[in-house]
Amino acid sequence: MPATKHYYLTTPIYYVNDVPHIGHAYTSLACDTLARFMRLDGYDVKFLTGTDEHGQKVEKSAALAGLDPLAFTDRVSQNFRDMAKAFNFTNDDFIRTTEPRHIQAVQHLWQRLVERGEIYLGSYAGWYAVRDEAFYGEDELRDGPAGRKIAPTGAECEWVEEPSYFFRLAAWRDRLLAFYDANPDFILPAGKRNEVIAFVKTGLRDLSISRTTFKWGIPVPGDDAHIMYVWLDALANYITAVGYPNVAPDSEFARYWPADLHMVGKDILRFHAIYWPAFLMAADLAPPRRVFAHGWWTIEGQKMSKSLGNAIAPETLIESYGLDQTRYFLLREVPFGNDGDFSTRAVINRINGDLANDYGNLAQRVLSMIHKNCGAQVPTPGPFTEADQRLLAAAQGLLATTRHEMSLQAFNRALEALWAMIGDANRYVDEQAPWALRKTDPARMATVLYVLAETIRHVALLTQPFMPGASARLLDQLAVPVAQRDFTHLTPASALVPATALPAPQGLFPRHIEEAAP
RNA sequence: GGCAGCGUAGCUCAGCGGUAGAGCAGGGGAAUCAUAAUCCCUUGGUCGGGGGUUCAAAUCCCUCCGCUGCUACCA
Repeated sequence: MPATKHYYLTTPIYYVNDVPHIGHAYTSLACDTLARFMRLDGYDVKFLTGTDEHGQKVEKSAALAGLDPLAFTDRVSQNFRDMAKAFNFTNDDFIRTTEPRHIQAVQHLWQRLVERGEIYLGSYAGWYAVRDEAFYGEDELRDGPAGRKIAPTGAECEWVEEPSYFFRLAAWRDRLLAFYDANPDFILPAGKRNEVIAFVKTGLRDLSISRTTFKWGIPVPGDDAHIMYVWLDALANYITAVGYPNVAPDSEFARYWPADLHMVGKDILRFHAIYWPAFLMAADLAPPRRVFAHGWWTIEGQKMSKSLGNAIAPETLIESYGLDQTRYFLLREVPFGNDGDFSTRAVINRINGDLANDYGNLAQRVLSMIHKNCGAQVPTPGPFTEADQRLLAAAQGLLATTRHEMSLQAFNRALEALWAMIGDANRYVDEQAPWALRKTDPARMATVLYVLAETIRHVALLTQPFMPGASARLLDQLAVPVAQRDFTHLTPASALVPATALPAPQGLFPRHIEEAAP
């Protein structure tokens, strides 16, 4: 059965000069979970991540490391591939902006924009601090001795002018506003959307899109003195990866573009929600369907910062808590889109409360009763009571609920719905008390355990995108064939088959014992 | 300064015109299948302060206080 529904989602390309931390992992994790969900739900998914490898900082870091820039980026981009591997991310491609396919695509896009009159040569002028390598606005400066201008950092500034190509962004104000108006879910969450609209409403300036002050970038076609400035280069990766400029009807581009979702941190929302759709519309290409700006993590209440040195390496989390546990915590603890706090106490509460006690123990108490009292086989149910039918109906309703929440990137609410089901199942166990039925009514006990096993099957199928490892182990314990683990099997037609042999149950999520304080 | 948002139980938050809610934490109890897990009951808030509209306000309006975000080229 060929998939006819396509879903294309992307992480930002990470700046290769950075060391991967929890924030990078979080962005990619959200995408990975969504990608897995959509695949299980029958979509042909393309999930893209990669690295942004151009710019002055990279040029300098490479020089400092005694390497040419490409050799340098070859080395450090590996950090992000390692992160993806450690988290078991299922990205279908990993793009690097230094690849020939990208250089070709961006130059083609540039020429397209030139042909359409969207780019002109002007000059970029401003107060530049050599020490900081940065431009400052007039209002940021204070007067120093002898009429000199001083930056907030204390660096002395000079007036600099350099030739630069500009993109006619100002002209796109009204068309962008009309686009936001026609596509109310283009920017999520809603609060961020309002900020973007307010910004655009105040008016846009044309955007400087080339530089002559450094070399490490993509040359402007027909003018080698210029290289393209960061954002046009970086943003275009999203179309490079689907084969642009090949836009033929049978191309990958035709299949996947426009992207369904660009997942970004809130710091780069403007570039994705304003510049990018403007570039695309200017080139007569469709803008993406959605940009979602998620929040930041603080660490034990503290802002992550280089000076504090409190950034958490993604691998450390996995070593300390386990991969599935880390994935669960990050997506469950905070409403997606909000800022959140990462604290040891909160992680352990989630692991022990939600995973070990609620989910893991539910599976364990049910599977172990089946193992001991039903001959290690899926029990054979008798007639269902009203309570049985209620529980099974709730389980069958989970797909619709989680599908809706996932369509809004509300990962936390999808998980809440699954945990409400787990709570119902635990209550059902206590109400039905199968351990008492064992003596008084074994047939009824078998029915109760069957209903529970079938409910757990539904939950386990739906936790796969969030916790692939543990979910697979649980499905193994229920003897669910690997070929029957996509969401088309969330129906009674694929229910557990009585008398199927089951392996011995094993704990899913061990309780996390806090190490003794030093 | 301007624009936007927030301030509800110890903590994290939901509710957004009809006599205060959830999860976690705290207290008590039941049960014993299970990773001492589960289930039930329960303590706890004059919903930031003040004023107004209304038969009725966390919920609408005004004002004050406090906090946060945005206010362009930083990947």
